[in-house]
Amino acid sequence: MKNVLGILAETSLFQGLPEDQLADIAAIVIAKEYQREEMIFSEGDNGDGFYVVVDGLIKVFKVSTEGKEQILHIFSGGEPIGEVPVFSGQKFPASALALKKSRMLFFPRGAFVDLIATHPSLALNMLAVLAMRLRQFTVQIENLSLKEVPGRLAAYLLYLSEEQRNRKVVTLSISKGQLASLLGTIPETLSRMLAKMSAQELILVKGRNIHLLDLVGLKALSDSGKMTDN
Amino acid sequence: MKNVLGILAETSLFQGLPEDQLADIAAIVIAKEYQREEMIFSEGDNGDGFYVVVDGLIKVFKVSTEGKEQILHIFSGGEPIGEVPVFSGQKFPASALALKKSRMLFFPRGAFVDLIATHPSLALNMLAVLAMRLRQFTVQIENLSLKEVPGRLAAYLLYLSEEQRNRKVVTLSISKGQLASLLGTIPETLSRMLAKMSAQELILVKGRNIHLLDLVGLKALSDSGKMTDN
DNA sequence: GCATGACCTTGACTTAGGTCAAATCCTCGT
DNA sequence: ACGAGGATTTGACCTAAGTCAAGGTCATGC
Repeated sequence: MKNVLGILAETSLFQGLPEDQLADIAAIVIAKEYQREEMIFSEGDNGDGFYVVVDGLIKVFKVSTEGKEQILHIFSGGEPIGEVPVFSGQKFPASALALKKSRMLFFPRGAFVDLIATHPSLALNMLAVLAMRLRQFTVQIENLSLKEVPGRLAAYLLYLSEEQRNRKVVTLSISKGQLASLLGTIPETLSRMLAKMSAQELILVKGRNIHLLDLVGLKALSDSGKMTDN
Repeated sequence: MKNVLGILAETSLFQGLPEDQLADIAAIVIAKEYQREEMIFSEGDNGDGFYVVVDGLIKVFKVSTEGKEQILHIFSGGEPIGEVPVFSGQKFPASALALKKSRMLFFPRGAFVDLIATHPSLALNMLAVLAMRLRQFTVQIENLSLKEVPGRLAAYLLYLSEEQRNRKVVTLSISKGQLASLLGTIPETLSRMLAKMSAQELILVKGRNIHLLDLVGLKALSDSGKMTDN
């Protein structure tokens, strides 16, 4: 494992903090490693701290009694996970599992709360993280409730395109089955919608690479939430 | 308007703060009043502060381009609204409107951030508020994605029952049309589901009063998310 | 190089819930 | 008490998307 200080400095949660505060933070950190398909925590578990992803890929999700899964978020390097129980209640509201072999830094609750109480800018950074997540959740609720599957898919592809430096070919970091679960649908439906959007020449699917052929059309679909027949 | 200090002391956001800190906070507050159906802010507006509801009823919601509405939350006395732009970005992720004549306290962003930076326990209280809201949103995402309408309705009725001191008769504080929008459906469908659940003798609907006849059955429906036919 | 299993796609069918339209009910202001 | 207009309910119908069941495809390990 490389220098913990260097990793912290690259994490948005710790942006702008002076060197000595980073050292204080590094002092409480515990490095952990998870294998592919390994559970990190389960909904309902007691949370005695939170994690920051160093590298790898983590999914945070809920499962219904019938076994259907809804992914809340896919996390990769630099993102904090599992902060909610640190500040409210104590149980995790969802489960987390490593989709790839992943390295994480663990921050024990008590020590971290002490740090926040003595480092106001760390408190403000953490408030910014939680506020950003609330913003993302409002978007996800909007997508689930107000958009149909093709609209959600278009929105996700456009999001990927931005994330991957505005390219016209995006690469899925997760399987199509997992993407279905992230979009609140099932693999069969996702497959059909990819086919339908291909037929309309909005996209061209080549395995996990998807060419965005008509950015304007995708934007319209994402905004309206509904597919205009054709 | 009665004593601002007294109101602050009863707000969970300010729980446990010493008298002198409350006085510091009261010093930056601006009282505002909104009429029934008056907009408080709109999605996309710049947020230069947040609000605490003194009394009244506020809905926070999103609207699709086709005009369908999804309510994210109904707020009443003591709850803070519109904190997200204070800590991340600056635009409101949703809109807010008064359902009744409502009194609010407004906290300007700059002054409040200064307070947080100098009052660590206020920072921790605000972190607890945001964490609790994240928890609520994960539940709402779960409900929308993994439960059918009767399951969401059962979950909401049980929530109301707890909130209203575990009584077997709950009273809706909002119209059925608004409840439909909160549950991610439309009035026609809600009406049919209320009828179906009445036929199964789970509930008895008397206007805005709903008798919970079978708490065990409602719990099963809420947990499984699906109606067992009958 | 090929077999095994996971992943993905496709087809036929079903269903939850949305749409549209019409009736009925309720609430308020006069 | 009365009437207007919004809220709620009901019916007939439609459609997005889920279920179930086969196939097909691809990558990995032997």
